[in-house]
Amino acid sequence: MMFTLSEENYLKAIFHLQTVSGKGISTNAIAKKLETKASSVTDMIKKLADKEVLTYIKYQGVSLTDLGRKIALGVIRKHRLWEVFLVEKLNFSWDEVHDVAEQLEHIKSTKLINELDAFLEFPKMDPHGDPIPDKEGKFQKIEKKLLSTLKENQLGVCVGVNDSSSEFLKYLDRYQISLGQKIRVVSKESFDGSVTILINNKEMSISQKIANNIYIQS
Amino acid sequence: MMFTLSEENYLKAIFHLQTVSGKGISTNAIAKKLETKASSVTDMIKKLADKEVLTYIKYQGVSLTDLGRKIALGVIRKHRLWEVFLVEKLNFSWDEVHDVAEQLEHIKSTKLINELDAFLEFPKMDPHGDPIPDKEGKFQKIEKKLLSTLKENQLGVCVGVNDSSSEFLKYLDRYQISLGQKIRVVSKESFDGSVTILINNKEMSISQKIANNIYIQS
DNA sequence: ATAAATTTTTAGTCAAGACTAAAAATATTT
DNA sequence: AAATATTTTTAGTCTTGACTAAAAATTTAT
Repeated sequence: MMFTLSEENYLKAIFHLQTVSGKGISTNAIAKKLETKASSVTDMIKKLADKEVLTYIKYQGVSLTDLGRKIALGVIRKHRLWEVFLVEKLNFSWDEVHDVAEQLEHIKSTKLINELDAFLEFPKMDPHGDPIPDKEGKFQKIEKKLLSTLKENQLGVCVGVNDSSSEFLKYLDRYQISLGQKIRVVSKESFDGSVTILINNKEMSISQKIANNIYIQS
Repeated sequence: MMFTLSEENYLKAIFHLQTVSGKGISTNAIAKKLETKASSVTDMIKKLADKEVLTYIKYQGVSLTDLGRKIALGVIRKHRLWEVFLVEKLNFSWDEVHDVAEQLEHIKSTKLINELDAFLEFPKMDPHGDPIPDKEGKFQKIEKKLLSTLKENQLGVCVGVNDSSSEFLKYLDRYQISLGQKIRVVSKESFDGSVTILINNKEMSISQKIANNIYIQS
């Protein structure tokens, strides 16, 4: 069974939504994620249900089948492997890879992706700290929590980001926040949720929104 | 100006047809090359003429503009660089690269292709001996002729193929014909155009069709 | 120079994937 | 339990790129 670029993008979006909120995924949530309209989503959902990659009950959102999950994981695997390739071999920075990987993830060739995996020496993480599924779709879930959940005076290491937009990643670059960076929470402001952190012996304040998009391992 | 996958394929096809037969390219020729129907070609031609990548006069075939040629060369550059990548880095053989490169050639990112070029150390030829255009679309034309044009007892080196189909390339592999291979013409059969050649001290006979798809430098 | 054959174009359809506007179903208030 | 608000679906339209069948133009043959 063959899937179009659009179908793959829907499956990927639904997979991501599903890992956040365990329940059935609403038409509106998918529309928002894919920046399209709810009516378009309804159309596509019907097609995907026919192809048995998701289950769909009118007015009740959708949920991926095992096949659907497998296909989504295949696309995610490709996306993340290409990101590693771009950063490690082609001098891309972590804020430049997303758009190109969005294109490359749809190239169809099992040999290509498995050889690429081997060429990169089977990386386990992409440049944003997200795990790369193996051929069978298995990947290791690492222990991580949002920087915003750390208490005052706790120390942690940045192991991932929750937003891979170029804008956010450039912000992190400016403040020397990268994967592996040690971060200590100095104080938290209950008024606006902002956090004062210590990085490389320098103190700085970051907004709650920023703190909500940085993953930490303590 | 942005071009769709289909538009790029039309431009590439027309470019290739144009390099063979200098004249205006007929609707039918394009249809044949792209395995589509003449009526579909007429439709697309109109769109491409509107975009000023080719000139078109009803009932008289088409011809690329400078812009059209530039875009075609860009796609060809990408196709051939990806082929080199697949063979040199990912263990593809020369008969496996075409279909994947047909997909990869449409990925849009100037940085990607120029970094890939650098990563591969600016190759001048793809795995089939075809020249790779540089950033500006320039490429070296190498002196080559068809094996079928060699006279009896002449010696040459295989420098390219005229058909990149997996089927043909596998045939060449079976008979140990690869780029750089020395080939001597022992005799030619005027009845069917077949050619007896000497490769690695072994004599063999190849059909005229085969001899018409191997490029030689003497 | 006509007739016949071929090529090219036009006209009308179709499928995929998106959209708008409106209707239907479900959820939330009061 | 209605009334209101929100979400979801339906119905109908649009664009892209392809198709078939038929008409028009051009070539080739007699």
